[in-house]
Amino acid sequence: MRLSRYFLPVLKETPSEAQIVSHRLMLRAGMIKQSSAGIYSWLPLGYKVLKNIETIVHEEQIRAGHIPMLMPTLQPADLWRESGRYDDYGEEMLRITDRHKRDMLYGPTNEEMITDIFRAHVGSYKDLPLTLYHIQWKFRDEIRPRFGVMRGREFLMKDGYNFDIDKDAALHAYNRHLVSYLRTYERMGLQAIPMRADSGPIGGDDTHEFLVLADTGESEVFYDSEITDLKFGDRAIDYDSVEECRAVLDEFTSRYARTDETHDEAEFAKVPEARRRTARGIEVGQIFYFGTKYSEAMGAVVDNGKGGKVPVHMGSHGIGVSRLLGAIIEASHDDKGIIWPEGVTPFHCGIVNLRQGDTATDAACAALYARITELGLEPLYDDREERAGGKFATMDLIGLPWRITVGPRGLANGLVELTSRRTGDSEEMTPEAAVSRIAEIYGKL
RNA sequence: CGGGGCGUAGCGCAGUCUGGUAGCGCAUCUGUUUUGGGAACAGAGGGUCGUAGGUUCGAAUCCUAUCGCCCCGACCA
Repeated sequence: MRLSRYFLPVLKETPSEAQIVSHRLMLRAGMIKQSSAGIYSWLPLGYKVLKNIETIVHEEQIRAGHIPMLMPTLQPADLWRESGRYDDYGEEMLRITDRHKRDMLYGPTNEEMITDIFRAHVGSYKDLPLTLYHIQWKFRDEIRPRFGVMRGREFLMKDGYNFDIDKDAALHAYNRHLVSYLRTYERMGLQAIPMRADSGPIGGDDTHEFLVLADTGESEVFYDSEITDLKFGDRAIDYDSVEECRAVLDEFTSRYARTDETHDEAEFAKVPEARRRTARGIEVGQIFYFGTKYSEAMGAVVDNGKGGKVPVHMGSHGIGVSRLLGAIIEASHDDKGIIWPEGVTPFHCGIVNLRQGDTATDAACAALYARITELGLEPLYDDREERAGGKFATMDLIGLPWRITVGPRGLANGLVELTSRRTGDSEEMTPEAAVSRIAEIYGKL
């Protein structure tokens, strides 16, 4: 993309409504624009990152054997009356009446709706196990939205639901989700620690929250420092293997790691003192096993193959897709702006033309642009009539992980400069070498 | 919902106390000179002062109502 043709309304000054760094940077980098409290438009740059995150979530869900679909944002109130949650959910649920005076609501989650779909079409144990998920906008009418997309009222969320014949099978689904979530967050350049959590209004017996450590996190967390050394990495895993999934779960949850809701001082005291950590975390996902809570209330039963009918065992699992943008920025920025991990960056690299209009410089930039595009990567080429300082400041602000700087001075020796946004290290090299390095970084060799 | 604050140009703000026909910086547009970390000069455009009533010869300014936004708290992915 040529910056001169793009829509990137960056702000030099910080809008006064933004308090925390991710919100400020998202506004300044022209990623979002507030529409009303806790509701945002996603401008092109923000939309691109949002889609990248969404894509990673989809890929990892599908890899784990989960099936994508899409349910509506508006739901009939009757479904929620059936489960008993219409009253339980309270003021957070946005209630709407249609022209026929039917009670509707803007879904804050989808347990009821998916259970309704399930019971309409699935009747036999032979159809199990089954895990369906979707990525859809949700609405929770927070009393006080804040922190930009980290706690908006409207938010994009992946929510998935597993249906299994018994508790053991459902717990395997639970474990499988935990593994897939570890992979998902790591691909985004995040370390998200699974912590024992509280089930809240979803209800249920077993639940873990995934937290990204950041000073601005809303939850206080307590953990054994050994846990931050764990990496899921590149390991191959058979998602159908109960043992393999279980082993990963054990590995990642055996050390002490809890939010303040479930924190237990006596247990925490058993962790060697030097490894005890108290910090703050941003919740970016949660998994639940809740058994037959919804299936019993709503009659989601299957033939068990022995002449009887049993309610299915269920769990649900969420990833806060839009919230992740804020979490990633909180975890990855400096005083100049955002630093995108390669996995989610809106553009793979920037090309900065220091002398727009200079024949040789323009040609070198155009050639770089073409080569990188041919690799299947997307560069952002700053071809504006702008001074060097302004171009650098924009690139630093929007946080592209790599920048190729092209100017007459270096070009006289046949060289361009490749700069890492994260370390600030620069290296002079030929344009060909720069293209190779970019290709290598993104696994395109 | 309790407490506090703020709505004036795209963004950041002054002006409000003490009423007199709206201003500064950045951004935008034009021109000239510049050009490796947010350039300089000259000029230009842009605001029914959140909205609606009221007081007054006259309201951004005073009064009333209302809408919106932000912060602290309770609540929450």
